[in-house]
Amino acid sequence: MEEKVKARSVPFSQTRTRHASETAEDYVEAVMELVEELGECRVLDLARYFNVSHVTVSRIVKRLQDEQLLYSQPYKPVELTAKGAKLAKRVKERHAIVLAFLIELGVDKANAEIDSEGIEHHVGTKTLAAMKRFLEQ
Amino acid sequence: MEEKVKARSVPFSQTRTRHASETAEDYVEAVMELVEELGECRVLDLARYFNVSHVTVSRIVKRLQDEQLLYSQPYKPVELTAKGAKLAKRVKERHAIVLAFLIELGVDKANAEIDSEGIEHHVGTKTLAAMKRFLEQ
DNA sequence: TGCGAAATGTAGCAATGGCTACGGATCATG
DNA sequence: CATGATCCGTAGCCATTGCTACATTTCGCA
Repeated sequence: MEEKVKARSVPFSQTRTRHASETAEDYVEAVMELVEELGECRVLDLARYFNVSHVTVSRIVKRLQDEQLLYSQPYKPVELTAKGAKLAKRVKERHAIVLAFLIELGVDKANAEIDSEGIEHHVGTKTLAAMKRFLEQ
Repeated sequence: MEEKVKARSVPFSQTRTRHASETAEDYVEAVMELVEELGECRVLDLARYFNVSHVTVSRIVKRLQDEQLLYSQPYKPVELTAKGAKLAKRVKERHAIVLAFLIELGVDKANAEIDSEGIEHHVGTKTLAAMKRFLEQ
């Protein structure tokens, strides 16, 4: 036998790396939403939003600041950089489409909201396009 | 104001915990597939499958053994426990439905395979039922 | 103005999932 | 049956995401 086990199609892009990207997407999306809702976004707002401690938020904000997605100064609100805002916009649009898609598919709103949070990160360009087509028809 | 920030609907079931469960699902599913394909499932088969080192696999197998999903002895193949097999069967069925659903939706096979790997973990009972209905009609 | 409450930051721990390096076990094959 | 290749385990490192406990900064209100 040549190859005993076929590696997955194009698989598992290093779980840890992938999770870090999902966190980034969740955070920029949350910051954009919270700014819209509250006028500004504090560390504690994010902590309540994600149901985690402010310590966890603060560390992640620091990391995303290194990645130039967020900007903040000590004891100041968290803001999106241009790069962060661009990502957030894309993520929010994708999220909205996935949510609308699930509802159109017949999932009740509550469950559609829960599942769309998890699903959105894994919806590629092609799948997103297919969902859009479904919504338009 | 009473509550400044509404926590998410039923949100974010602690990211770390959630990720650990996804890993468990991925591993029991992989073990079942590899046993079907190869007759047995070795640590290195899993390592190739997930594109990670055997060390990572070995540690995760140990954890899943503690959770009574897998069983193995040193230098022996990895096997599913009854509990693990039950979970694997559920996961495989769900995966198959999600994959078929995406293809039916018009996503090409390659992309459907990639996205279904990520999406499957976030498809709840209601969403799964909706996908089944879509496939049947 | 100044004090206490609320918001943030920092220190340090645990669990999970990556890795390399190294050593021990198993197994084919000469 | 011995030995080299392959498989697997262990040690020990790092990053990410949780936490509690404690320190510090801000800010509103008396």
